[in-house]
Formats: sequence, C-alpha cells, structure tokens
Amino acid sequence: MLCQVQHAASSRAIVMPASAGEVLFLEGDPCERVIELRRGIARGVSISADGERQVTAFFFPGDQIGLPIAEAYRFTAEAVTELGYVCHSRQSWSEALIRSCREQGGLLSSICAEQDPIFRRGIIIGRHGVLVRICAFLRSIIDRLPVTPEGDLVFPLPQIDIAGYLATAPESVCRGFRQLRESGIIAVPGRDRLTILDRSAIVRIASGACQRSF
Amino acid sequence: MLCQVQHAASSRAIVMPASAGEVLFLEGDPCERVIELRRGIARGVSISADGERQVTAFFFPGDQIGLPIAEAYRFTAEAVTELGYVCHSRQSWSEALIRSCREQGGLLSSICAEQDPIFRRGIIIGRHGVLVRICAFLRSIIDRLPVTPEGDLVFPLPQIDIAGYLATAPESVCRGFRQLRESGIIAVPGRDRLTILDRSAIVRIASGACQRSF
DNA sequence: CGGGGTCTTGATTTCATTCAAAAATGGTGG
DNA sequence: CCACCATTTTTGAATGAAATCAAGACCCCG
Repeated sequence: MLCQVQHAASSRAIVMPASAGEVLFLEGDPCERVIELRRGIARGVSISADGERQVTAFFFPGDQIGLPIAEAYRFTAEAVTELGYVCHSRQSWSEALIRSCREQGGLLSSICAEQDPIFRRGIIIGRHGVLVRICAFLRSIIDRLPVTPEGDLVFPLPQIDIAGYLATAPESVCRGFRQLRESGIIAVPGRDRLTILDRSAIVRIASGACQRSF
Repeated sequence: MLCQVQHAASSRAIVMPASAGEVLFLEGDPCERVIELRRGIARGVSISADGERQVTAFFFPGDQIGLPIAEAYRFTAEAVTELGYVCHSRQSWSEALIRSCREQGGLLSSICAEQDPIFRRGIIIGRHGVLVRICAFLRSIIDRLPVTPEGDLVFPLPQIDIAGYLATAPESVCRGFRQLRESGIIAVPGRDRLTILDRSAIVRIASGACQRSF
C-alpha cells in the first residue's frame, strides 16, 4: 500500500462524528476542506437536473475526500454509515502536497487514491450486463471491508446505493445478488454481512469470461 | 480558462507528429512522460479481459495526457486523427507541479483538466437512455471543436469511438444521431462535419428534461 | 477501380426497467 | 417488551429499450 499524506497535526486532530445520511459537503460548494475518513463508509453523490441520482464513489477509512482539484466540489459527500472523520484546511493540505511531492519526487498517492476509484467506476459501469457490473464492483471493494471473527465481511451498503453506483435499478441489484447466492458464490449470513465463497468466480464473471451462462 | 502548466522548455520543445490510430502509450506502462496535445484529437482506451473496448476519454489540443498520478498509465492513448504533440519528462512535469502549487496555492489546473473529463464520463454513461447520453456527450465536447468558416464544427470522431465512449452499440449511436437530425437539432453537412442547429434542445435532452418524447 | 472500413437500416431477440405488491428489517415510542 | 411505522429488500409479470444479427450503401484509400 502506498502511504497517505502525512499531515503535521494528523494525529492530534479532532475526530468528528457523523451519523448515517449526514451530508459532509455539497456539490458545487467551494473546496475549503479535505475530509480524511477514519471510521465508517461515505459516498459521493451526484444528482442530474432531472433528479437521477448517481453514486460516484464509495469511500473507506484512510481515504481523502474532496481534494481541491477543482475550485468547487464535484459531488456531494454523505455518510453511508456512522463515521468518524478529520478535517484538513485546503491550505494545510496543499502544503502537505508540496512536501510529499518534493520528498517522493512523484505525485501524491492521495490524489491517486481519490481519482482512481472514480476512474474505475467509469470502467465498471461501461461493462454490459448487470451481473458483470456487480461482480466488478464487488471485486473492487471486498478488500477494503472489515472482516468479522467468523470470516464474514462487514457490508453495510444499501442496495439502493449500489444501484446508484452501478447505474441500474435496485431490483436488478437484488436479482443479481440472488443469482450469486444461488450459485454458491456468495452468502449473506445477515443484514450488513457478506461471505465470499468463491472469489475466483467473482473475478471470472467480472472479467466477462463466462459469456452468458450468467 | 484556467492556464495550463508552464514548462520551461515548452515553446522550444519539438512537436512530434502521429498518424491516425497510432499508439502514444500503453495501459500498464510506467508513467515516464506526459504528453501535451497540440493538434488533433486523441482517445484513451481501456480493454477489458474479455475484449470489451471502452473509450475512457477524448483529448483535445491543450490537454495533458498521462499524468503520473499512478505509477502506471491507466489507459492506452491513441491518435484519433493525425496529431501533433509535445513530450514532457515525468520529472520536469513534477517540478512544474511544485512550482505552480507554491505560486497559486492550489492544485494544478492540468490535473483537473485530465481528471475532470474522466469524472464527467462516469456521470454521462450513468444516465439512462442512449439519446440522453449522446446529447450529454455532445454538450461536453462541442465547445472544444474547431469551427469552419461556414460555422460548422469539425467533428472527426468515428461513431465506433463514440459508441465505445458511451458504452453502447455503434448502431445505437447511429440511430441516435439520425433522430437528432430528423428533429432538426443537428445537421451533418459532410463527413467530419457537424452543425448545431438547436443547442438548447441538446442541453434539454441531456438534462433529461423531456421524459420520453425522445 | 477494387476493397476494407464505416455508416445505415430493418427485423429479431434479449435483457433490464418498470410497475405492483408483499415480506423483511430496523427504529421509535408507548 | 411489544406494536407500529418507514424503509429496504424481495418477487413476479408486463413492458420497453437497446443489443444483436444480417445485409446493403457509402466513402476513403491505395
């Protein structure tokens, strides 16, 4: 793993709480602060003029949200679960960028960390077939989910958000998950829980290997 | 318009030519140079394991392609038309980044310039309806196309690439364009030519205003 | 003057959305 | 602790839109 930005006051910073559904910042607002997620899962949301809601990204602990790449935030950030986060001012973030840039001689890994998932989503939802998209999505996040002592994944994402992320209907997401369950590829031991029974099958479907057996 | 990076040797640099279809760099190759497009149109291409081809972005004169945000290029860059470009070493680009970062106190506009279209594509192909996607796409590029003395746009993008960009079939793109022609919204006076007759209609359709009259 | 690629068009099939409604879940307040 | 509500998830059936298949027209190139 590449290391994240080191902020001078990082360890001393106050961890703010937010409850599920809370807005962290709004699309269009000027980028005044960067949010570093410490606990929980957040989502980036973009609403089209006609009300179509898209989830542009999911964020996990360690991610930096709302980098001042443009003048204004390009999406709204909301808490999916309860979460804890730390704020950095735009200026202190820029200073950290310069420092890290000079030391590593390369670009900041945190820029990559925010931009890469956005890029990856574009590729995922460009794929044909709901099941392919679901598996590509699963593959991209299962390594970032906490594991319970029993070996299950903590998976608190509502299907509505997954549908918004995959640009599909919630019913289709549900049917997709059912298919994966019935194929013995995943199990859902409980709400907010997910067990990967056949990881290679997920990768296989995600890469489109099996034409239309699924 | 935000200003692009100033490279010390920018104006003195040699402009390299490339012919249509030529590869500028390959997905997965280490990011060793940044390409600054001077003339023509380029595309970013990503091929899935099963051979599905997606166009991740179109690039126009002034754009920087292949920023070293990650270690390796995330897409293959190819010339759509004949083009002219200038190469910058990764190092000289990083130095320019630090300089600009310190002077402006903000992040580099060229990072935004490459990342923003990628972000925007995600939003576009997340929309439902081929015609909506086509219009959203048109709206996003028509301001970057050269204008002929007659007032037409120079539009050298093959429909196959547009289909790859919009994650749809070439036939659907063709039908979509026909519909726009028959509705008097655009005209196609010749190959590589496009006339916008009703720009507001494009914006209206792109924003999903007209439910399903189209 | 071919010939390969792109564009165009129609017919058909497939898949996902939509509509509708029931079941499950979580939270709330009595 | 339980009843109740709101939200999410699930399921089925019908509809609709786009992909696919197939074939012909067009155009640019050598």
